[in-house]
Amino acid sequence: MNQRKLLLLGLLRTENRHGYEINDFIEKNLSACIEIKRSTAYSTLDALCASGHVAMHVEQAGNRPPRKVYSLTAEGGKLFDRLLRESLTKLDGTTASFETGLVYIDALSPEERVSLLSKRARAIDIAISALEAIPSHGDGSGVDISVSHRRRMLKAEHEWLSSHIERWSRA
Amino acid sequence: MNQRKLLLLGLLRTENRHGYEINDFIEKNLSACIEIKRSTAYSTLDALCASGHVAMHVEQAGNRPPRKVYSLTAEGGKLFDRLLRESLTKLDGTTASFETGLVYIDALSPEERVSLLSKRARAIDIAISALEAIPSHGDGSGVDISVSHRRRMLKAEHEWLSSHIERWSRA
DNA sequence: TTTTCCATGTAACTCGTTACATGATTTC
DNA sequence: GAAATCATGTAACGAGTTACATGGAAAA
Repeated sequence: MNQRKLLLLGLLRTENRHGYEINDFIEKNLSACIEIKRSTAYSTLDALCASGHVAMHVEQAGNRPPRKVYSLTAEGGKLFDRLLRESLTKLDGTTASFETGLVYIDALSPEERVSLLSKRARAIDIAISALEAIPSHGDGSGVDISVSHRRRMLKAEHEWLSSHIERWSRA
Repeated sequence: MNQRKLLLLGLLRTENRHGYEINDFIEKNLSACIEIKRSTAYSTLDALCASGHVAMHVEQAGNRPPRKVYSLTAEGGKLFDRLLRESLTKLDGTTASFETGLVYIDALSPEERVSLLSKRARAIDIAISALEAIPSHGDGSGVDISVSHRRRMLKAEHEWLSSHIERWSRA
């Protein structure tokens, strides 16, 4: 829920940045593990500003478009700390769509199950390749750690799929 | 997104049911693997009715409150088929909050990392126990399959956590 | 007789996305 | 001169939750 706030506060922890720059940074450096839409970032920054978690001032370099530069306030730092700890400890209770689908998998013939799950397995292969293609962000960087978690989850799902594909192939 | 619709359509596949009954059934039989709020179910049923995917008629038994009984239409059956295949093949591109948190884990001391991830690991233990406690829904039932997937995912995350807890314990 | 069960909803709100809108400037 | 980049937003919508509201009937 507040994961976009966490993301933005985290980026402002080390440097002050303007909105465009933030979106740019996310796109270029974090898009492998995180997603946020440009307009969501802009309006979340507005919200954080309104709630006093970030401060904003306008800067203008030469005759370029004016930039809204955001910086973390003390309150924002506290919020970051809280959201970080929360995100690391809290299991999000959301059910994956896939698991809802599995509940009804008996509506399909074994052949179609195999076909659909194989398709999913291929999609996972692609996602894993994409993760492996991104360059390391340096020794023990959070991005690398996050990516390693994602990869592990994808691999686990792939294994689960393989075992069930095999099972229904023999049916 | 449409996973609640899938859920509801799926329940109406085999029998006609009224709203309360549906909520009751989910709570008693599916709450281990799926969640939907009562009011969400009611309004989603309304929406499905408005879009012609389910039909509704009112029944009254004795002097009990009137029930709105829903049944799947041909259109609804098609939608179910489509959503089912979609849910089984599509990877949802959503980032877990946890992974957003991991990006910033370097903001914490190794000790605190260990402490927070251990807390998460314990929460996962509890979730796994809860899954293991629920009775089987019968040979190869979708619910059991869904639960097995969830369990596998939880175990994978637990392993990942253990390896990182160990790593930071030595730091 | 009080609590639980049956049975339904609505209104307000949050979070986020999509699509749209603007306008200057630098690069090709 | 056209296209990409810089830089910002708004409005409408979708999905879902929370909290609130109702009212009779059965069970304790």
